[in-house]
Amino acid sequence: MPLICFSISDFMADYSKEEIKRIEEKWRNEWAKRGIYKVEEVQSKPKYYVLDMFPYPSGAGLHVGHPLGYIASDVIARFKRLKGYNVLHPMGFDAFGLPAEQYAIEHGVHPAASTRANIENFKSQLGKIGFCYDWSREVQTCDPHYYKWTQWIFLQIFDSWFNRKNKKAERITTLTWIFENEGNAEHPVPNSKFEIQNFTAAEWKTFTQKQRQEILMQYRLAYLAYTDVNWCEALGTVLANDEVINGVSYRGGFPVVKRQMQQWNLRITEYADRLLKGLDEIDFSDSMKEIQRNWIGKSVGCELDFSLSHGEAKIRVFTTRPDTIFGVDFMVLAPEHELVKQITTSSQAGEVEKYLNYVAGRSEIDRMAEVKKITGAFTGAYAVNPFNGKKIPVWISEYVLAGYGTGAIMAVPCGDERDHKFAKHFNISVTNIIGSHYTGTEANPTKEATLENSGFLNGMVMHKAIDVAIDEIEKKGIGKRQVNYKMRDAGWSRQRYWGEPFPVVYRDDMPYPMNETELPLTLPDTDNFKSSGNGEGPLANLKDWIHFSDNAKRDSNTMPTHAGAAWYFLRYMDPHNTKEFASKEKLNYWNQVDVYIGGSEHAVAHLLYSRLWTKILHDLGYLNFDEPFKKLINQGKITGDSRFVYRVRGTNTFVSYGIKDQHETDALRTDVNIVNGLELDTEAFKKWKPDFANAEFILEEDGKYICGSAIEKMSKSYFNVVNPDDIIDKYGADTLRLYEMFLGPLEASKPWSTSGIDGVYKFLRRFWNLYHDANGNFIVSNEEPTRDELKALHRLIKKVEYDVEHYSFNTSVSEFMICANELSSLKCNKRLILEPLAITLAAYAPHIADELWQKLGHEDCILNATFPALNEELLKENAFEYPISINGKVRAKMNFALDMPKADMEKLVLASEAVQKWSDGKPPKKVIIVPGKIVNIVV
RNA sequence: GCGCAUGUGGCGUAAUUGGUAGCCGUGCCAGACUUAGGAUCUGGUGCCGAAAGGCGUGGGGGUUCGAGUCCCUCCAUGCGCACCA
Repeated sequence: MPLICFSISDFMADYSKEEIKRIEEKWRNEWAKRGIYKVEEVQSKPKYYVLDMFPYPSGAGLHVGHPLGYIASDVIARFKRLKGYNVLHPMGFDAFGLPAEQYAIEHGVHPAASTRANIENFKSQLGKIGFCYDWSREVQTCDPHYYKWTQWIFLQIFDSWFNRKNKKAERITTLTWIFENEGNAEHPVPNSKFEIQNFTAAEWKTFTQKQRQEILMQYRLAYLAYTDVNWCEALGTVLANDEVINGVSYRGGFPVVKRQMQQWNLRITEYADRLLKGLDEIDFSDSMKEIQRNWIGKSVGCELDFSLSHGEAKIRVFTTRPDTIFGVDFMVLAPEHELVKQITTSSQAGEVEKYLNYVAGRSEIDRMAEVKKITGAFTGAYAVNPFNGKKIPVWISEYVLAGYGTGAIMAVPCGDERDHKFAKHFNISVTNIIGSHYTGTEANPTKEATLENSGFLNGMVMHKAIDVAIDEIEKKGIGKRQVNYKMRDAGWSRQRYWGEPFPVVYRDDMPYPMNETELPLTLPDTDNFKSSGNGEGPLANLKDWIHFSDNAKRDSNTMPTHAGAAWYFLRYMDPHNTKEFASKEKLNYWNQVDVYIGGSEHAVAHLLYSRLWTKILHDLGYLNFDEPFKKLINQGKITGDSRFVYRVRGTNTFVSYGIKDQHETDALRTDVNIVNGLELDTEAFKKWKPDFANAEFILEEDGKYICGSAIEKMSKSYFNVVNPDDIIDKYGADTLRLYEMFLGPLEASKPWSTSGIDGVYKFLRRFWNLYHDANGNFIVSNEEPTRDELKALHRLIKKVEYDVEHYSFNTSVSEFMICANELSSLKCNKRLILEPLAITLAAYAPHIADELWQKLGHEDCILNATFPALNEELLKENAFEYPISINGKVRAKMNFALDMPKADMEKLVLASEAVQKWSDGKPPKKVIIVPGKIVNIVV
């Protein structure tokens, strides 16, 4: 008996922790040294563009949830390269943004410095996972070399207008030409509230420079306007609609109020229809498309004017249901509607005043919270139904929104639930135009009813009457067909420091673009990041910078973080170009992103803005495609799996989960990293926090301390964050990569649990052992493989190809395991199997694959090999074991040649013992034989 | 409330065209080896039942020789929108 025992790994090149570390570091260095991830445009090769949503480099670093999508895209990129594609797979950083600025205010660290440090940290973490990014193409949105072009694109948008005739962006010069020659008759002002609505060519020529600029501003795709914005006092900034959730800020949850401010806006509403139509030709998930459609919120109907019984004023409403015109029992204006004061009768003035005060005193949050509450006031005025002359009372109510449609509605209580509730609440009588479809107690929004009490529409089915009604309305000249969108123009100014400055100068209060040669307008340095207090951002404090000349000033706002992200996928194609944002040649070559992987939280903002910028650049002739992302995959969130300990109240004693009910306890979260499965490492717990140094434990009968658990979001404050660095340290990057893919379908959300990772690690060791003997010697033979061995290999090849094309990575991992299990039990160590086998694994576990590839005698990296060709012949079977089912239940199995005639099979099956037994000797009613699948006998 | 997605063993999941439900992994059980070990190997493991057999993919119904898969309906969970006329 030896006195000292060695583990087997001490003697040989086992796939041990030390060996893994050695192999993985070696190959990461080797890849960098050889520069194998650098790609160039090669016209003769087919391209493939695999993109990750670039991260915001937060101070917290990566947790195991972040790499999920990156690993999937890395597998795709490597696989496509092995298949002969020229693959663009870049990475960069969305480096402007609010958190760095908040951090600067709180800790006095310049955003540039903290951002730089965070990026370093991210890159080091990403580097350990073995991604095949071409880092020479890295972009950082806060880099002046990058944001020069963000500013440049902004100026192109500023210099554009949307021609509704051909539904395309065009240069402002085409618009001025039109104005000079024909006035604006053919191209009405998009903003119907602007004081000048119509002008002739002659009038245009009489306008002053400033007037002309003001008019052009109404058309520009990037324009300045006083708009109702979401002002967040606590953050000292304006927020976009998508940054406001239920009346509070998305970040921080601070109250948000409406406020008028002069802001840059993008006229995204002009593109609403194209953004909607574009969804039909791109491959996004249904829910993603649905979210975008919802956000755009297209509704088709008509605008229609109602005269009042007294006075000249007309109330214009928008309705999608003009077919219900004879069911209008009252009208409702938004409280903010401009006609309210004008039409209110003196007898109702008090009541209306009271209601307006009530509305004014309500915050956005109140309104959101009490959606169901019915409130309103009668103005005393009556409108007249243009078709039957009926007098209809005009009310005001919060439930009509000033910002949508015309801010006024015709209320049809028998067909609209809200109108019905309002009518009942205020005792307004309800006209029934849909007969038995209306019960009197509840509105019925059907479009299928046959109309009654409806004049010229009587007897028509409602959905058919819609067009007839609009035609009649247009014929009478009281309204027209109209499309409305929920989506508003995008606010593009932020009262913030850490963003792109607007590349414009103001003269006489009008903005003028800077010359291209003056770009970038760099962000001035400062150490004061607090807002200047008057609704302007920190840049307003820098008086010399703002008032850089006597008669010109700069904009104190910066662009939102969406700006840099709206086009970064284009810059990757030509990241060092100093003359253009990217050369036409390269843009044409790399073209659309073939696969884009990222989180679903960017559904509306980022994805809509990048689609918009792509469409504008396309219209202006810079791109030959107008959708940026051909396919989008949203990886699921990885949630945390928290662990709880139970402290007996008022003591420092902790009781195990199974017996905690015998005590009065408080549940405390503990660090998941000191818990193995559910068992707490009590010594580590004592060291974890000083408070627990003297903790005592009441253990289970088996002497273990068992924790409680809960699935919740992965967050530092829950102590449930798992850092990929720790997993790599313990198991290696290949195991991490495989395990994250093995967890389940990419798009599904799933909790992170480390149990199960051993299975993946064991697989890799078994895989390694196919190439090595029990002593760790490399023992690949040159023998001819058997048919079974070839079959195992080719089944894997087929599966991996299918799975990557279908983004089903978990199933590939399981197939790798099946194949390795099979080859192990066949004791296969043959080069003709193991060489292609290494290539199939290379996309998933690149380090081990390259090591084995080298041991197989190759000088070049495995990524430059060719993915093995599938030989379907090897997978063909000549016989099949048929399940024999009787009345749908499998009762026996019988082996038949696949080419056996059905009649012969039927004879043999019917004669079989099992069939005799189960059919009770009765003759079969029907025999179904599906070759290669099943035999079913009906008795 | 409306829209979209999802529901399969103790757990993560698989089933590509409607054709043997539960592959792969984990966990658990038993065994081997052993320095009693968070190692390795072997076997078992959907549920009920001693077995024969029966039941089984959120519930109910339908189409079909045959349904996890298609249709209807209900329920649960997640996400999105939320007075949008």
